[in-house]
Amino acid sequence: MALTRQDIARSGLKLLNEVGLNGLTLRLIAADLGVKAPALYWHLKSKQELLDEMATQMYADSADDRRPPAELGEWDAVAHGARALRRMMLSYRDGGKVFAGTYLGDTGLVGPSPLRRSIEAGLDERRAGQALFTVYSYVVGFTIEEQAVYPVPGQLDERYRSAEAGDLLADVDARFEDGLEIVLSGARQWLGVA
Amino acid sequence: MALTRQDIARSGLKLLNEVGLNGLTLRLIAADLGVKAPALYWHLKSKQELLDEMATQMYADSADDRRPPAELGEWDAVAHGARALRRMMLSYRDGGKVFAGTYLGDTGLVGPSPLRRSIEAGLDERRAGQALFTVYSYVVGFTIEEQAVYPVPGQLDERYRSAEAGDLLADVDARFEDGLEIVLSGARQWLGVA
DNA sequence: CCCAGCTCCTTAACAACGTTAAATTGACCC
DNA sequence: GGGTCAATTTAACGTTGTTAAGGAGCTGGG
Repeated sequence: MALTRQDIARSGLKLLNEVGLNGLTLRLIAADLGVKAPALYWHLKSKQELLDEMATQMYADSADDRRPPAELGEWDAVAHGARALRRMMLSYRDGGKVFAGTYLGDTGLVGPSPLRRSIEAGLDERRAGQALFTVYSYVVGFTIEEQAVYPVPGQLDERYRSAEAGDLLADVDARFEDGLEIVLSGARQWLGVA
Repeated sequence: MALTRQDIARSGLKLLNEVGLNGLTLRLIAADLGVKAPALYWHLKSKQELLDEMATQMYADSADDRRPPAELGEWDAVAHGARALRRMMLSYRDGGKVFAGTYLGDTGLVGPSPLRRSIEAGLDERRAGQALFTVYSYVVGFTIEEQAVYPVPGQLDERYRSAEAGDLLADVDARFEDGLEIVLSGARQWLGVA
């Protein structure tokens, strides 16, 4: 069977966890797929296009995890999407750097806006989109920073080993949750909803 | 005169605007400094160390711009620091990607915490730090996303040329300000200050 | 005075990388 | 059974980060 762009992207994502973004080469991916490097150029026109494809793929693969349970309220659904987005990036080494800068539309936090019902009930759609993009920006920024310090999940980068840092960086999850709460409460207030 | 790490970093930052992160090579920097590439290895032990040095340098260079005018209130000072941080990254091509992931301490938004006085007056310092880090994360995330769409200031990446995108991306400054207001109001509320 | 030692840089070279051009395979169709 | 087209290989190119070895130029001690 012939190769597809998805096959290539998925192999790239798999290898990302083993060798990191700097170690990820076209030859390595090709070898993993049982093919020589130039073959990839039949499907992609540059390495940048591969990285874009990888970002798209990881986003698509996380769709299930991002979909909010039906019983959740709208704002809980936004929080759910934010957590899932972070989980997605954290599940790949350098996942933040690969994903960041792949613009997916400003309501891209989840597919259809989780604020859909409030929008139908009169909430300004443009404003809602900007609020969601703010949440999105926070999650991306936080996670990139997090991954700079914890390149591989559960393993602290040597350069940040200090008494002070060890203290400040304790319990990243709780820190993420605090920030998320801050952004969400600001967003609700800014949109004038309860 | 002998080269210093700062000279190298500054040359790197200058060339960043001309050739972008992908085009930035050690040989190019060396040539700009009137030296051969291996000479850089006397001062730096890898290209990664150069990138770290560049991030540190750009942060140091923006210190003046980041320092809030004395007459500003504390929260205005935080907003001032956030805007200055975005300006700093925007002033270099791929500035966000270069800077992101260079952890500078979680109160690194400005040197001494702009909330210092409230902290002395009893505000929980750890909580204040987390609120500031949330602002910081938002700014970094927003700006990286912004630079993916506008690689060079005032010039829209071709891939995002569409009626829809053109509409949504109009007036990035205003969008940044909206997000900033959201995060700041959330932070004030979360800290329980007026 | 000169030589030892240090700092800073050059020359030369290496393996690996992204990428291109051209030749090659294999499958399907007339 | 030859022709067409998709998918891949072989071969090669220039460039990259990086290392090893050596050389110039200063400094201070005997």
